[in-house]
Amino acid sequence: MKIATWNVNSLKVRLPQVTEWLQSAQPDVLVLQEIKLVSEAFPVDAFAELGYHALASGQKTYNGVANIARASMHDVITDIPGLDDPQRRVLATTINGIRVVNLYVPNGQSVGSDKYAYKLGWLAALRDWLAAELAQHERLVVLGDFNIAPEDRDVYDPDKWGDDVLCSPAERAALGELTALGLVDVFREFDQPEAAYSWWDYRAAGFRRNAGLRIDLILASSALAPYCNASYVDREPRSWERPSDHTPVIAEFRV
DNA sequence: ATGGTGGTCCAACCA
Repeated sequence: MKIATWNVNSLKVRLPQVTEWLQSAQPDVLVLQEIKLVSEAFPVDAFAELGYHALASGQKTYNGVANIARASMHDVITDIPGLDDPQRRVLATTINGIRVVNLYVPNGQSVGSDKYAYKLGWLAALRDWLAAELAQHERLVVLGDFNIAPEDRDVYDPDKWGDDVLCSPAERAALGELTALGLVDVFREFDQPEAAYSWWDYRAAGFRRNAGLRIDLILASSALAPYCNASYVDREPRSWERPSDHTPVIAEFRV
């Protein structure tokens, strides 16, 4: 199973790029974030033409997630239990016996802001829910835009970023609580190029300078992680005309 | 030290 995550920053704008990438990369599963569409407006037909099933949990203007898969999907969850949240940031589906949890973690704006508090509360509720999901699904992958750079080596200039949002100790501790459940950041299970990132700010020519962060992650349960063959970033779509500010991250499992 | 860009949708918010 080849599985990928991509924050597309508007599927209306990026649909041609997503279909182009699907045809060249041929993943079995692709999960999208920031589709910025209501669920009813999701272009199911465009994916059906390419042989993919699609499910979306969207809203107007902001957020929104979708799962696209060769196989059919079932046991759909769109909300973290116990968290009353109108923002569409979660889509869990079971695909060929693998539990796939697609996340668009809140950005958090700045340390100490209301949005930062929302992010930390969201991550605490996520942790409890994932513990329950792991108890039910031995083979589970949780992937998406985490809006957290796990370590300084995931940041182009850690001294400049310091403890700012996306890198703050509390956010990294919240991510640590997820890995403490047995979830493995599979990207770090393999040799990687120096300065491998998944997001580059549109501003200040971030991509040209490789001034990026690795904030798009693929975590696999301890039962599934040993079956991971490879994990890597595909920088190419970030170099295309009118790109998303994120690029796809991929993991391949021999299951 | 500040502001830069881009998406949504046309003023202001979000990232």
